[in-house]
Amino acid sequence: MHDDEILIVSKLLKSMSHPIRLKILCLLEDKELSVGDIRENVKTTNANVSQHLNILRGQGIIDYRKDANFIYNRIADKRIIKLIQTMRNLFCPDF
Amino acid sequence: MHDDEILIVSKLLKSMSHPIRLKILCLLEDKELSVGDIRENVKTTNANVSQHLNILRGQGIIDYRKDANFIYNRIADKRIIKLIQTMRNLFCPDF
DNA sequence: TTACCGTTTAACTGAACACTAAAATAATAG
DNA sequence: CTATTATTTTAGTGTTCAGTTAAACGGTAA
Repeated sequence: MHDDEILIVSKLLKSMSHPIRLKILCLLEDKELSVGDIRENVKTTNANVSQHLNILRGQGIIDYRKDANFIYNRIADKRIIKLIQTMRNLFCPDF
Repeated sequence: MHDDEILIVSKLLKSMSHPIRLKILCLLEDKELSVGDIRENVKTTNANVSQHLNILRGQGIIDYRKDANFIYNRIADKRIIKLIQTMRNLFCPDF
């Protein structure tokens, strides 16, 4: 990796390295979820989920669509899905 | 991933998510290097390299051996090498 | 022993991050 | 319109992190 690639990837890893954000990404691996849906799985407040989603959006990792007054989030970058699958294969023996 | 695995993996990603530490891991992918060797590749001080190495050691990511008054560092966990290779394949087009 | 080299540790400062609570915005339903 | 629900934003606080400096440690060699 060149230095500019190192920088890009390290920023990506940083945004994935918070347990709530990593869990959000795992939840979104195969479906789309609203902020409230996520809050049910991740014990915290709606505002906190929203803030974490914002960080992931800023990295271009997740995307969203509006429907009524719900916002459905999904993973925008297929490479993130591959990366998560690799991590699960490497570090989660029972899979 | 279960919550405990989420926690383990997020800590791992966190320790890899600093540009200096990610570069150190790339440098150590196929060889062992001393603190001074690393300092030459990563523009900072010896003390700073030592501190970053300590964080990586704390995660069990790297190991070292002593030889005279040099300390040679190497990646201790093969899974880290696989993870780095995956990241390079996914995010560094020219490889 | 002393001098030197490589590495580590400790203390400090400023910056970045994370969480909470409250206020604000957006869309819907009655 | 008002009331309600979903989400976002703001402001505030405490925590964690990163880099610098200087001192300390460990091993080697004269």
